[in-house]
Amino acid sequence: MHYVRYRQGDLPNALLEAVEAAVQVHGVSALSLRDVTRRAGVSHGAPAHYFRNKAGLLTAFAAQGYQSLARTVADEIASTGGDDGADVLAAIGRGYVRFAVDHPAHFEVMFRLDALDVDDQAFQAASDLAYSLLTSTIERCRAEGRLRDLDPEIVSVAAWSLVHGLAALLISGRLSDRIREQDPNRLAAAVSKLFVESVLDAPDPS
Amino acid sequence: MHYVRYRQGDLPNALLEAVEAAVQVHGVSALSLRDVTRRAGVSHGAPAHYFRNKAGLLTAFAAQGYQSLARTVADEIASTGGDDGADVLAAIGRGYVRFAVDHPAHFEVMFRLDALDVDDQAFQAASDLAYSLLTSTIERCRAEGRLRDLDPEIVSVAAWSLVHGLAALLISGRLSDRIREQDPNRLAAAVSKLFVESVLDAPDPS
DNA sequence: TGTACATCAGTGAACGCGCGTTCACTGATGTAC
DNA sequence: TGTACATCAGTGAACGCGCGTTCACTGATGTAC
Repeated sequence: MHYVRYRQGDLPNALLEAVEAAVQVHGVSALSLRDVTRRAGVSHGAPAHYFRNKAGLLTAFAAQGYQSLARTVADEIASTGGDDGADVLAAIGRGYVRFAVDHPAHFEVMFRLDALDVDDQAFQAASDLAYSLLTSTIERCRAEGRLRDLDPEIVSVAAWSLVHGLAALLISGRLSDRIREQDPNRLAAAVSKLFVESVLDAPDPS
Repeated sequence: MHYVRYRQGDLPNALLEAVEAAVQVHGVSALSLRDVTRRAGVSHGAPAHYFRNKAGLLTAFAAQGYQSLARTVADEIASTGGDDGADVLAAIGRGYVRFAVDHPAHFEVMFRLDALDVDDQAFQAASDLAYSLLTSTIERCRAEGRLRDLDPEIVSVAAWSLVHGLAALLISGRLSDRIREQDPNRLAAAVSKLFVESVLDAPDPS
């Protein structure tokens, strides 16, 4: 057999890219290790060197997704310039949705827990890191007394639910046509703003 | 071979129940037609009589889920007694989450679009019916002038995103331990209330 | 009531297939001296 | 510079398996007369 695509270098990354392509074409349900290796242009035994098995490959893909999510959110926060808790919270929402829309394959696999090695350390570390951004920001808002008289735990769950649900619905294509015509990032910004404004008080002018 | 469980009667329903059991044990990713028939106690060729193939069986299962969702939401609305738009909206949120928590297997399959016959008429009808409850209620709130100066489309998407995200996160078990200890229905009620109160004005006293 | 026939639900054998995993191997690259 | 050896990445054949689908069939149930 004559392998074309992969010549040398970073096979792990080539395989992860092939996973993304395969998921985008056939969906996660139909993903097979052999299809991935065909796309990467290597023999189907090759992944075993780096990822123990199929679950290992998918878990690495999901962990990569969490790292990318954290980066996207951090970028979005950085681009707000300011340091206001409400702005940061809204930026997190926008970043979360932007990531999901830009990397739907990653986003889907990240939540297919029944196909992953959920005990994998790198996976857990990556997902914990990504979520700590959200919870620590809400905690900060609470500490600054901006949280009205709301239970911060409820606010935190609601915030995560909101952006996670929006991301999942956008990806699944189940929203109405009129919604789907809009720029998803604008939609995410509007929804995030709506949430933040209804949950936070204006900053203490001290 | 000696089949124990299914003796006579409603095989389609027996198969759908077996799908639920199989998903709860092994997850959707590992679902096989043969496992389902083993659980139902029939030969593995039997499903073909009623559901053309594996996708057909899963699609019927998902459609059943949408019908059940609509019923749960309707029950929750009925139990509020009143007819206030805000109460109805909050009831929809609670019903959505209650359904997902009570029927996690259905909820998961309902959104595995890559494993379903999305063109199936019964499936589309069932899902359209379920969602029309939400959109029509928000439209009603808008018509009654309760929607502040918000874009009703945004509110609608945000409402759906919120409850969908909460349901998905509850099922996935990725929420913090402290959250998971709580009664999910109380959590859903709190989150729904938070949303409705921040989005709707008090009713016009006319 | 009895007989003949049609319909239908479900069986189970057979099929071909692609899968994930294992493993002895090859050949290239790096290291020691 | 040259030789011997170790390490490593990736190959490809082989394995056994469970899968989804098809289909001729059986035997029970219902219907017509």
